[in-house]
Amino acid sequence: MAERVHAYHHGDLRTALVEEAAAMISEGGAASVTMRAIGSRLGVSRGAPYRHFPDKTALLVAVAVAGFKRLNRCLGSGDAEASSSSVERLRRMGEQYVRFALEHPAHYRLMYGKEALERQDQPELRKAAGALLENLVDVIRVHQQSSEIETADPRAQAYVAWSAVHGLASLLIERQIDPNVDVDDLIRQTTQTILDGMRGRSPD
Amino acid sequence: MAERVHAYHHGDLRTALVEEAAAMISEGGAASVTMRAIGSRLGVSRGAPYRHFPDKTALLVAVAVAGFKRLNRCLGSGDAEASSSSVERLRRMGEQYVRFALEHPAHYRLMYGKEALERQDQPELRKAAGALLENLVDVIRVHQQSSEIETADPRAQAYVAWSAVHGLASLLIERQIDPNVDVDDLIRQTTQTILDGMRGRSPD
DNA sequence: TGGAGAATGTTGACTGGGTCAACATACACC
DNA sequence: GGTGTATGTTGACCCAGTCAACATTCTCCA
Repeated sequence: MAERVHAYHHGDLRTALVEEAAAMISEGGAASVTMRAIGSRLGVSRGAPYRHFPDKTALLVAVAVAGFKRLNRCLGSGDAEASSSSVERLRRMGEQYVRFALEHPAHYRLMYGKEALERQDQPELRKAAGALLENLVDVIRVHQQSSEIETADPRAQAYVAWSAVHGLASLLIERQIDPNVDVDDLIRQTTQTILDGMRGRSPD
Repeated sequence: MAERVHAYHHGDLRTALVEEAAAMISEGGAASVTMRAIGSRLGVSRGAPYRHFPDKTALLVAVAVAGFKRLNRCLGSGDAEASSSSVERLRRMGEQYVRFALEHPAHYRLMYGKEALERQDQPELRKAAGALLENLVDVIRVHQQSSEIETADPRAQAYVAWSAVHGLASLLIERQIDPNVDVDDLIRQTTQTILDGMRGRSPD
Protein backbone atom coordinates (compact mmCIF):
# COMPACT_ATOMS: atom_id res chain seq x y z
CA MET A 1 0.00 0.00 0.00
CA ALA A 2 2.94 2.26 0.54
CA GLU A 3 5.36 1.47 -2.29
CA ARG A 4 3.97 1.21 -5.78
CA VAL A 5 6.36 1.32 -8.67
CA HIS A 6 4.11 1.44 -11.70
CA ALA A 7 0.44 1.77 -11.32
CA TYR A 8 -2.74 3.15 -12.59
CA HIS A 9 -3.40 3.94 -9.00
CA HIS A 10 -0.74 6.03 -7.41
CA GLY A 11 -0.86 4.53 -3.96
CA ASP A 12 -1.00 7.58 -1.77
CA LEU A 13 -1.69 10.47 -4.05
CA ARG A 14 -3.22 12.64 -1.40
CA THR A 15 -0.06 12.79 0.66
CA ALA A 16 2.05 13.15 -2.43
CA LEU A 17 -0.04 16.08 -3.59
CA VAL A 18 0.47 17.98 -0.38
CA GLU A 19 4.20 17.33 -0.37
CA GLU A 20 4.62 18.19 -4.01
CA ALA A 21 2.59 21.36 -3.64
CA ALA A 22 4.78 22.39 -0.72
CA ALA A 23 7.87 21.71 -2.78
CA MET A 24 6.55 23.74 -5.70
CA ILE A 25 5.69 26.59 -3.39
CA SER A 26 9.23 26.59 -2.05
CA GLU A 27 10.67 26.50 -5.52
CA GLY A 28 8.55 28.98 -7.35
CA GLY A 29 6.09 30.56 -4.95
CA ALA A 30 2.42 29.84 -4.54
CA ALA A 31 1.68 31.26 -7.97
CA SER A 32 3.61 28.44 -9.58
CA VAL A 33 1.33 25.83 -8.08
CA THR A 34 -1.07 24.66 -10.73
CA MET A 35 -3.40 21.74 -10.51
CA ARG A 36 -2.19 20.69 -13.91
CA ALA A 37 1.50 21.12 -13.15
CA ILE A 38 1.30 19.33 -9.86
CA GLY A 39 -0.40 16.37 -11.46
CA SER A 40 2.14 16.30 -14.22
CA ARG A 41 5.03 16.38 -11.75
CA LEU A 42 3.55 13.38 -10.03
CA GLY A 43 3.03 11.55 -13.30
CA VAL A 44 -0.69 11.80 -13.02
CA SER A 45 -3.36 13.52 -15.05
CA ARG A 46 -4.76 16.95 -14.39
CA GLY A 47 -8.00 15.55 -13.11
CA ALA A 48 -6.54 13.18 -10.57
CA PRO A 49 -6.03 15.71 -7.78
CA TYR A 50 -9.76 16.35 -7.82
CA ARG A 51 -10.30 12.85 -6.47
CA HIS A 52 -8.60 13.98 -3.28
CA PHE A 53 -9.37 17.66 -2.98
CA PRO A 54 -12.56 19.34 -4.09
CA ASP A 55 -10.60 22.28 -5.47
CA LYS A 56 -7.27 24.02 -5.47
CA THR A 57 -8.07 26.00 -2.36
CA ALA A 58 -8.63 22.82 -0.37
CA LEU A 59 -5.23 21.53 -1.42
CA LEU A 60 -3.54 24.77 -0.45
CA VAL A 61 -5.29 24.74 2.89
CA ALA A 62 -3.88 21.29 3.51
CA VAL A 63 -0.43 22.59 2.66
CA ALA A 64 -0.87 25.53 5.00
CA VAL A 65 -2.03 23.24 7.80
CA ALA A 66 1.02 21.08 7.29
CA GLY A 67 3.12 24.21 7.55
CA PHE A 68 1.63 25.15 10.89
CA LYS A 69 2.28 21.68 12.22
CA ARG A 70 5.86 21.86 11.08
CA LEU A 71 6.32 25.27 12.64
CA ASN A 72 4.79 24.03 15.84
CA ARG A 73 7.26 21.18 15.93
CA CYS A 74 10.17 23.57 15.41
CA LEU A 75 9.09 25.77 18.25
CA GLY A 76 8.36 22.86 20.54
CA SER A 77 11.74 21.28 20.10
CA GLY A 78 13.46 24.59 20.52
CA ASP A 79 11.66 25.07 23.75
CA ALA A 80 12.38 21.61 25.05
CA GLU A 81 16.04 21.39 24.33
CA ALA A 82 16.74 24.58 26.20
CA SER A 83 17.47 23.86 29.80
CA SER A 84 18.13 27.51 30.47
CA SER A 85 15.94 30.11 32.07
CA SER A 86 12.37 30.56 31.07
CA VAL A 87 13.12 33.98 29.62
CA GLU A 88 15.80 32.40 27.54
CA ARG A 89 13.37 29.80 26.33
CA LEU A 90 10.87 32.42 25.24
CA ARG A 91 13.57 34.30 23.43
CA ARG A 92 14.61 31.17 21.65
CA MET A 93 11.05 30.44 20.60
CA GLY A 94 10.85 33.86 19.04
CA GLU A 95 14.07 33.36 17.19
CA GLN A 96 13.06 29.98 15.88
CA TYR A 97 9.77 31.36 14.76
CA VAL A 98 11.35 34.04 12.63
CA ARG A 99 13.99 31.70 11.37
CA PHE A 100 11.36 29.23 10.21
CA ALA A 101 9.66 31.97 8.26
CA LEU A 102 12.93 32.98 6.63
CA GLU A 103 13.71 29.43 5.67
CA HIS A 104 10.31 28.78 4.13
CA PRO A 105 9.11 32.19 3.02
CA ALA A 106 6.57 31.14 0.42
CA HIS A 107 5.16 28.47 2.66
CA TYR A 108 4.93 30.92 5.53
CA ARG A 109 3.14 33.41 3.34
CA LEU A 110 0.61 30.82 2.37
CA MET A 111 -0.02 29.93 6.00
CA TYR A 112 -1.07 33.46 6.82
CA GLY A 113 -2.38 34.61 3.49
CA LYS A 114 -6.08 34.02 3.71
CA GLU A 115 -6.09 35.94 0.47
CA ALA A 116 -5.13 32.90 -1.54
CA LEU A 117 -7.39 30.75 0.57
CA GLU A 118 -10.43 33.01 0.52
CA ARG A 119 -13.61 31.17 1.24
CA GLN A 120 -15.00 30.88 4.74
CA ASP A 121 -13.15 30.02 7.84
CA GLN A 122 -11.25 26.84 7.06
CA PRO A 123 -11.67 25.25 10.51
CA GLU A 124 -8.63 23.05 10.02
CA LEU A 125 -6.42 26.03 9.43
CA ARG A 126 -7.88 27.81 12.40
CA LYS A 127 -7.20 24.81 14.57
CA ALA A 128 -3.61 24.50 13.44
CA ALA A 129 -2.91 28.16 14.08
CA GLY A 130 -4.76 27.92 17.37
CA ALA A 131 -2.41 25.19 18.54
CA LEU A 132 0.45 27.58 17.98
CA LEU A 133 -1.16 30.17 20.18
CA GLU A 134 -1.99 27.66 22.89
CA ASN A 135 1.63 26.59 23.11
CA LEU A 136 2.73 30.15 23.46
CA VAL A 137 0.13 30.85 26.12
CA ASP A 138 1.26 27.81 28.07
CA VAL A 139 4.88 28.87 28.00
CA ILE A 140 4.03 32.39 29.03
CA ARG A 141 1.90 31.11 31.87
CA VAL A 142 4.75 28.98 33.15
CA HIS A 143 7.02 31.95 33.00
CA GLN A 144 4.58 34.07 34.89
CA GLN A 145 4.59 31.48 37.64
CA SER A 146 8.35 31.66 37.81
CA SER A 147 7.54 35.35 38.31
CA GLU A 148 10.01 36.50 35.78
CA ILE A 149 7.45 38.50 33.91
CA GLU A 150 4.54 40.62 34.91
CA THR A 151 1.39 38.80 35.89
CA ALA A 152 -1.14 39.80 33.30
CA ASP A 153 -3.54 38.02 31.00
CA PRO A 154 -1.23 35.45 29.43
CA ARG A 155 -3.38 35.25 26.34
CA ALA A 156 -3.11 38.93 25.67
CA GLN A 157 0.63 38.78 26.19
CA ALA A 158 0.82 35.85 23.84
CA TYR A 159 -0.97 37.85 21.17
CA VAL A 160 1.46 40.71 21.62
CA ALA A 161 4.47 38.43 21.35
CA TRP A 162 2.99 36.61 18.39
CA SER A 163 2.29 39.91 16.68
CA ALA A 164 5.87 41.01 17.10
CA VAL A 165 7.51 37.91 15.69
CA HIS A 166 4.94 37.48 12.96
CA GLY A 167 5.29 41.10 11.98
CA LEU A 168 9.04 40.88 11.87
CA ALA A 169 8.91 37.68 9.87
CA SER A 170 6.46 39.21 7.45
CA LEU A 171 8.44 42.39 6.93
CA LEU A 172 11.60 40.41 6.38
CA ILE A 173 9.96 38.08 3.91
CA GLU A 174 8.42 40.92 1.98
CA ARG A 175 11.81 42.64 1.86
CA GLN A 176 10.53 45.68 3.64
CA ILE A 177 13.63 45.73 5.79
CA ASP A 178 16.91 47.20 4.65
CA PRO A 179 19.10 44.27 3.63
CA ASN A 180 22.08 45.91 5.31
CA VAL A 181 20.49 45.48 8.70
CA ASP A 182 21.81 42.49 10.61
CA VAL A 183 18.89 40.13 10.77
CA ASP A 184 20.06 38.27 13.83
CA ASP A 185 20.50 41.50 15.73
CA LEU A 186 17.06 42.62 14.71
CA ILE A 187 15.51 39.37 15.83
CA ARG A 188 17.27 39.58 19.15
CA GLN A 189 16.29 43.18 19.63
CA THR A 190 12.68 42.42 18.86
CA THR A 191 12.37 39.53 21.27
CA GLN A 192 14.30 41.48 23.88
CA THR A 193 12.05 44.50 23.54
CA ILE A 194 8.96 42.37 23.93
CA LEU A 195 10.34 40.55 26.94
CA ASP A 196 11.35 43.81 28.55
CA GLY A 197 7.97 45.27 27.80
CA MET A 198 6.18 42.29 29.32
CA ARG A 199 8.26 42.48 32.44
CA GLY A 200 6.35 45.46 33.68
CA ARG A 201 6.78 49.12 33.17
CA SER A 202 9.31 51.18 34.96
CA PRO A 203 7.68 53.98 36.91
CA ASP A 204 7.00 57.06 34.86
CA MET B 1 -10.08 67.76 -19.18
CA ALA B 2 -11.63 66.81 -15.90
CA GLU B 3 -15.33 66.31 -16.60
CA ARG B 4 -16.30 64.35 -19.65
CA VAL B 5 -19.85 63.25 -19.97
CA HIS B 6 -19.86 61.09 -23.06
CA ALA B 7 -16.67 60.25 -24.77
CA TYR B 8 -14.72 57.79 -26.69
CA HIS B 9 -11.87 58.95 -24.57
CA HIS B 10 -12.46 58.69 -20.91
CA GLY B 11 -10.57 61.75 -19.79
CA ASP B 12 -8.46 60.43 -16.98
CA LEU B 13 -8.70 56.73 -17.19
CA ARG B 14 -5.45 56.07 -15.39
CA THR B 15 -6.59 57.72 -12.21
CA ALA B 16 -10.01 56.17 -12.51
CA LEU B 17 -8.50 52.72 -12.89
CA VAL B 18 -6.53 53.02 -9.68
CA GLU B 19 -9.52 54.32 -7.77
CA GLU B 20 -11.88 51.74 -9.17
CA ALA B 21 -9.44 48.94 -8.46
CA ALA B 22 -9.12 50.12 -4.89
CA ALA B 23 -12.90 50.20 -4.57
CA MET B 24 -13.23 46.70 -5.98
CA ILE B 25 -10.58 45.45 -3.60
CA SER B 26 -12.47 46.90 -0.68
CA GLU B 27 -15.71 45.38 -1.87
CA GLY B 28 -14.65 41.94 -2.90
CA GLY B 29 -10.99 41.45 -2.15
CA ALA B 30 -8.08 41.50 -4.51
CA ALA B 31 -9.28 38.33 -6.20
CA SER B 32 -12.35 40.16 -7.47
CA VAL B 33 -10.22 42.62 -9.39
CA THR B 34 -10.24 41.66 -13.01
CA MET B 35 -8.92 43.67 -15.89
CA ARG B 36 -12.13 42.94 -17.71
CA ALA B 37 -14.40 43.75 -14.79
CA ILE B 38 -12.64 46.95 -13.96
CA GLY B 39 -12.92 48.13 -17.51
CA SER B 40 -16.57 47.22 -17.61
CA ARG B 41 -17.27 49.09 -14.37
CA LEU B 42 -15.74 52.17 -15.89
CA GLY B 43 -17.72 51.76 -19.09
CA VAL B 44 -14.63 50.96 -21.04
CA SER B 45 -13.46 47.91 -22.91
CA ARG B 46 -11.25 45.17 -21.54
CA GLY B 47 -8.28 46.36 -23.53
CA ALA B 48 -8.38 49.97 -22.44
CA PRO B 49 -6.52 49.52 -19.15
CA TYR B 50 -3.55 48.22 -21.10
CA ARG B 51 -3.05 51.69 -22.54
CA HIS B 52 -2.18 52.86 -19.04
CA PHE B 53 -0.64 49.86 -17.34
CA PRO B 54 1.48 47.22 -19.03
CA ASP B 55 -0.21 44.50 -17.06
CA LYS B 56 -2.40 43.77 -14.09
CA THR B 57 0.51 43.68 -11.68
CA ALA B 58 1.47 47.22 -12.58
CA LEU B 59 -2.03 48.40 -11.84
CA LEU B 60 -2.08 46.63 -8.49
CA VAL B 61 1.28 48.10 -7.61
CA ALA B 62 -0.14 51.55 -8.27
CA VAL B 63 -3.04 50.74 -5.98
CA ALA B 64 -0.68 49.53 -3.28
CA VAL B 65 1.44 52.66 -3.58
CA ALA B 66 -1.68 54.78 -3.21
CA GLY B 67 -2.48 52.79 -0.09
CA PHE B 68 0.88 53.53 1.46
CA LYS B 69 0.47 57.22 0.76
CA ARG B 70 -2.94 57.18 2.33
CA LEU B 71 -1.66 55.34 5.38
CA ASN B 72 1.19 57.79 5.67
CA ARG B 73 -1.25 60.65 5.65
CA CYS B 74 -3.30 59.02 8.40
CA LEU B 75 -0.29 58.56 10.61
CA GLY B 76 1.05 62.00 9.89
CA SER B 77 -2.14 63.74 10.80
CA GLY B 78 -2.53 61.68 13.90
CA ASP B 79 0.91 62.64 14.98
CA ALA B 80 0.42 66.31 14.26
CA GLU B 81 -2.87 66.86 15.94
CA ALA B 82 -1.62 65.46 19.20
CA SER B 83 -0.11 68.15 21.31
CA SER B 84 0.52 65.71 24.10
CA SER B 85 3.68 63.95 25.13
CA SER B 86 5.90 62.28 22.63
CA VAL B 87 5.15 58.88 24.10
CA GLU B 88 1.51 59.61 23.66
CA ARG B 89 2.11 60.53 20.06
CA LEU B 90 3.92 57.30 19.36
CA ARG B 91 1.13 55.37 20.95
CA ARG B 92 -1.38 57.15 18.82
CA MET B 93 0.56 56.43 15.68
CA GLY B 94 0.49 52.75 16.51
CA GLU B 95 -3.21 52.83 17.10
CA GLN B 96 -3.92 54.66 13.88
CA TYR B 97 -1.78 52.24 11.98
CA VAL B 98 -3.73 49.24 13.16
CA ARG B 99 -7.00 51.02 12.74
CA PHE B 100 -6.19 51.86 9.14
CA ALA B 101 -5.50 48.21 8.47
CA LEU B 102 -8.78 47.17 10.03
CA GLU B 103 -10.70 49.71 8.01
CA HIS B 104 -9.13 48.68 4.71
CA PRO B 105 -8.16 45.06 5.20
CA ALA B 106 -7.99 43.98 1.59
CA HIS B 107 -6.11 47.07 0.58
CA TYR B 108 -3.70 46.60 3.45
CA ARG B 109 -3.13 43.02 2.44
CA LEU B 110 -2.31 44.08 -1.06
CA MET B 111 0.19 46.65 0.20
CA TYR B 112 2.22 44.01 1.95
CA GLY B 113 1.45 40.99 -0.16
CA LYS B 114 4.31 40.82 -2.59
CA GLU B 115 2.77 37.48 -3.42
CA ALA B 116 0.18 39.06 -5.67
CA LEU B 117 2.74 41.49 -6.97
CA GLU B 118 5.51 38.99 -7.61
CA ARG B 119 8.04 40.25 -10.10
CA GLN B 120 11.16 42.11 -9.06
CA ASP B 121 11.42 44.87 -6.59
CA GLN B 122 8.84 47.41 -7.62
CA PRO B 123 10.89 50.48 -6.74
CA GLU B 124 7.81 52.65 -6.38
CA LEU B 125 6.36 50.37 -3.79
CA ARG B 126 9.65 50.22 -1.97
CA LYS B 127 9.82 53.98 -1.91
CA ALA B 128 6.29 54.35 -0.57
CA ALA B 129 6.92 51.89 2.22
CA GLY B 130 10.28 53.48 2.88
CA ALA B 131 8.61 56.82 3.49
CA LEU B 132 6.55 55.17 6.20
CA LEU B 133 9.66 53.92 7.92
CA GLU B 134 11.42 57.26 7.65
CA ASN B 135 8.54 58.99 9.36
CA LEU B 136 8.64 56.51 12.16
CA VAL B 137 12.40 56.85 12.53
CA ASP B 138 12.07 60.60 12.70
CA VAL B 139 9.48 60.47 15.41
CA ILE B 140 11.48 57.99 17.42
CA ARG B 141 14.56 60.14 17.09
CA VAL B 142 12.71 63.15 18.39
CA HIS B 143 11.46 61.12 21.27
CA GLN B 144 14.90 59.93 22.09
CA GLN B 145 16.01 63.52 22.27
CA SER B 146 13.29 64.26 24.74
CA SER B 147 14.97 61.38 26.57
CA GLU B 148 11.78 59.57 27.20
CA ILE B 149 13.05 56.39 25.64
CA GLU B 150 16.31 54.61 25.63
CA THR B 151 18.94 55.97 23.31
CA ALA B 152 19.57 53.22 20.82
CA ASP B 153 19.65 52.93 17.07
CA PRO B 154 16.38 54.61 16.16
CA ARG B 155 16.14 52.66 12.93
CA ALA B 156 16.28 49.35 14.71
CA GLN B 157 13.69 50.53 17.19
CA ALA B 158 11.52 51.68 14.33
CA TYR B 159 11.70 48.23 12.78
CA VAL B 160 10.70 46.65 16.07
CA ALA B 161 7.75 48.97 16.47
CA TRP B 162 6.72 48.55 12.87
CA SER B 163 6.90 44.78 13.25
CA ALA B 164 4.64 44.87 16.25
CA VAL B 165 1.88 46.95 14.74
CA HIS B 166 2.12 45.30 11.35
CA GLY B 167 2.01 41.88 12.96
CA LEU B 168 -0.99 42.77 15.03
CA ALA B 169 -2.77 44.26 12.06
CA SER B 170 -2.00 41.21 9.99
CA LEU B 171 -3.19 38.75 12.61
CA LEU B 172 -6.38 40.72 13.12
CA ILE B 173 -7.09 40.94 9.42
CA GLU B 174 -6.47 37.25 8.92
CA ARG B 175 -8.80 36.49 11.81
CA GLN B 176 -6.11 34.74 13.74
CA ILE B 177 -7.20 36.51 16.90
CA ASP B 178 -10.11 35.37 19.00
CA PRO B 179 -13.01 37.65 18.14
CA ASN B 180 -13.95 37.82 21.82
CA VAL B 181 -10.78 39.70 22.59
CA ASP B 182 -11.27 43.43 22.88
CA VAL B 183 -9.40 44.83 19.92
CA ASP B 184 -8.84 48.25 21.41
CA ASP B 185 -7.37 46.74 24.54
CA LEU B 186 -5.10 44.57 22.48
CA ILE B 187 -3.90 47.49 20.42
CA ARG B 188 -3.21 49.50 23.55
CA GLN B 189 -1.42 46.63 25.19
CA THR B 190 0.75 46.09 22.14
CA THR B 191 1.84 49.68 21.79
CA GLN B 192 2.33 49.91 25.54
CA THR B 193 4.50 46.81 25.63
CA ILE B 194 6.67 48.11 22.83
CA LEU B 195 7.04 51.51 24.44
CA ASP B 196 7.91 49.93 27.77
CA GLY B 197 10.36 47.63 26.08
CA MET B 198 12.01 50.51 24.25
CA ARG B 199 12.33 52.50 27.42
CA GLY B 200 15.15 50.35 28.60
CA ARG B 201 15.29 47.20 30.57
CA SER B 202 14.85 47.07 34.25
CA PRO B 203 17.89 45.54 35.92
CA ASP B 204 17.87 41.79 36.02
C1' DT C 1 -13.58 -17.65 -7.50
C1' DG C 2 -16.19 -14.24 -9.75
C1' DG C 3 -18.43 -10.50 -9.97
C1' DA C 4 -20.47 -5.80 -8.04
C1' DG C 5 -19.71 -1.49 -6.32
C1' DA C 6 -16.45 1.81 -4.68
C1' DA C 7 -12.01 4.26 -5.44
C1' DT C 8 -9.12 6.25 -8.25
C1' DG C 9 -7.41 8.00 -12.90
C1' DT C 10 -8.06 9.89 -17.64
C1' DT C 11 -9.86 12.73 -21.22
C1' DG C 12 -12.69 16.10 -23.54
C1' DA C 13 -14.98 20.24 -23.07
C1' DC C 14 -16.29 24.53 -21.11
C1' DT C 15 -15.34 28.88 -18.83
C1' DG C 16 -13.07 32.93 -17.08
C1' DG C 17 -9.48 35.91 -17.39
C1' DG C 18 -4.74 37.98 -18.96
C1' DT C 19 -2.78 39.65 -22.91
C1' DC C 20 -1.46 40.87 -27.73
C1' DA C 21 -2.26 42.55 -32.44
C1' DA C 22 -4.96 44.92 -35.78
C1' DC C 23 -8.07 48.30 -36.33
C1' DA C 24 -10.90 52.68 -35.06
C1' DT C 25 -11.48 57.11 -33.17
C1' DA C 26 -10.35 61.37 -31.08
C1' DC C 27 -7.19 64.88 -29.87
C1' DA C 28 -3.33 68.18 -30.39
C1' DC C 29 -0.82 70.95 -32.92
C1' DC C 30 0.90 72.90 -36.98
C1' DG D 1 -7.82 71.04 -42.72
C1' DG D 2 -4.25 67.40 -42.13
C1' DT D 3 -1.22 64.40 -39.81
C1' DG D 4 0.79 61.95 -36.02
C1' DT D 5 -0.06 60.38 -31.46
C1' DA D 6 -2.86 58.96 -27.67
C1' DT D 7 -6.50 56.34 -26.38
C1' DG D 8 -10.28 52.70 -27.10
C1' DT D 9 -12.24 48.49 -29.22
C1' DT D 10 -12.47 43.91 -30.93
C1' DG D 11 -10.98 39.36 -32.19
C1' DA D 12 -8.03 35.79 -31.04
C1' DC D 13 -5.02 33.00 -28.28
C1' DC D 14 -3.50 30.67 -24.27
C1' DC D 15 -3.46 29.08 -19.60
C1' DA D 16 -5.61 27.09 -15.78
C1' DG D 17 -9.65 25.51 -12.87
C1' DT D 18 -13.19 22.48 -13.07
C1' DC D 19 -16.93 19.20 -14.36
C1' DA D 20 -18.85 15.16 -16.71
C1' DA D 21 -18.34 10.86 -18.96
C1' DC D 22 -15.62 7.11 -19.32
C1' DA D 23 -11.75 3.64 -17.91
C1' DT D 24 -9.22 0.98 -14.75
C1' DT D 25 -8.29 -1.06 -10.50
C1' DC D 26 -9.34 -2.45 -5.91
C1' DT D 27 -12.12 -4.55 -2.16
C1' DC D 28 -14.88 -7.69 -0.48
C1' DC D 29 -18.53 -10.75 -0.12
C1' DA D 30 -21.55 -14.63 -1.86
